[in-house]
Amino acid sequence: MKTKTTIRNLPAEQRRAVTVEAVIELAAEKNPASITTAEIAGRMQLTQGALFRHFPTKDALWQSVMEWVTAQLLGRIDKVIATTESPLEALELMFAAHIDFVVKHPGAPRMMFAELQRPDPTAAKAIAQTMLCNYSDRVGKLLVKGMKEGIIDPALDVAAASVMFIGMVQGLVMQSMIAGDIAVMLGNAKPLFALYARGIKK
Amino acid sequence: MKTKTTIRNLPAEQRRAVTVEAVIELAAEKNPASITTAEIAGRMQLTQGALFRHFPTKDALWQSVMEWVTAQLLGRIDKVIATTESPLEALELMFAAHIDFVVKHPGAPRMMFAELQRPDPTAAKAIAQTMLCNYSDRVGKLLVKGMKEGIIDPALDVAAASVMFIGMVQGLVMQSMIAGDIAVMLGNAKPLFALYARGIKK
DNA sequence: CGGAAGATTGTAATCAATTACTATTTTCCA
DNA sequence: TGGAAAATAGTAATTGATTACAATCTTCCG
Repeated sequence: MKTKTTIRNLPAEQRRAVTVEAVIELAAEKNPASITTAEIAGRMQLTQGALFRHFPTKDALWQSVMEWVTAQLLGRIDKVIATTESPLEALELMFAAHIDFVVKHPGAPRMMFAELQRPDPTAAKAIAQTMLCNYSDRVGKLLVKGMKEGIIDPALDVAAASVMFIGMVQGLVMQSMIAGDIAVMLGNAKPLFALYARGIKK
Repeated sequence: MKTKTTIRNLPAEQRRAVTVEAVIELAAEKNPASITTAEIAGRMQLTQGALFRHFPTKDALWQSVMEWVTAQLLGRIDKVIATTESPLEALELMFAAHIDFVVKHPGAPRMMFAELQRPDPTAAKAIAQTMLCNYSDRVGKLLVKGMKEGIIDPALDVAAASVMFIGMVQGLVMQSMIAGDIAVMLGNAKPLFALYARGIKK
């Protein structure tokens, strides 16, 4: 298998993938809503006009970005869920996988948040909403499973616990934005989940 | 005392206040980073140019908005803290006050988040950072007080619990954005805090 | 050489900000 | 106390920069 050394004249599919990655990178540095097509092109050593050869509109590009985030995040957590027996352990590994993903791609949650903020019902926004619903669903299912197994408090409010789970990630993201350092998330993830576990355990 | 009925020719200070409110309103409907000066002016029945009579730059306006949010939010929670003996009860009332504020002004947390995302160290961003540090500090002090009183788990990770507290608000905001309905926060606030309390109590 | 990928150049719309000007209040003293 | 003068508030038009997007060349590679 030969690896491409040149970044010019990439096949279309590969170029699209590189473009999505460039957007995620940029989203880590600034407000996603303010990212311009010129900036994206500049980041990947391309002219602005060339971008529109691979994406008909900017929104189509953003749609691809949201699909990438969805595939990445849900892919990671589904792998964890599939290989873990204990629901509580699965939740912890799922949380760790989520944080790991966010640390590796800080732009991803920002894209998510920015997309949800849009007033008009775009395709990209719908993908973001669906993704979070699916995410919340998986958390809820694990909680219910834990309740049936007698590990988790049977009186637990599953909806609240799901919101809390997502809120933990958001809280860490916010903390890292205040600190201006993404890595702080890694240090705070473990005690944060311990606190969560303490709240939901039987 | 006579009340002004006209919205034209307001005194400068009053006009600035109205402008800040208009921005908060707009931020509830769309991504704060995408709010234009023309939109702000349009919302308050004013021409775009007139805005720059009261604010030298757009960033100066955003600075005023962040100061307003700071004064409102910290003002509310400080009042709660000052009039409540029990630290656990204070945390619950503080959480309720925060949610109440966010429900009344959904644009406020969005402005906060958008400002924190900016790459350049603007004055507005600094205000947002300081505000959140102060907020986190107040949560931390209440937690420590509760630990001393023997109400809260002495082994609690205060930093993690502070992140979780802010994360709860963020989680609710995110949930309301997915649902497209701000009011869902009110229904989920109580069970969410109950879950939090369960995690930090002795 | 033929087609896909990229460069170059261009456009209409929109952005924050400034201009020259008018309308409205407020001030203050004869 | 009335009314000219000064200060303040707002308008309409315009600025140069920037935006997403399009049309037309040019290069590369099998």
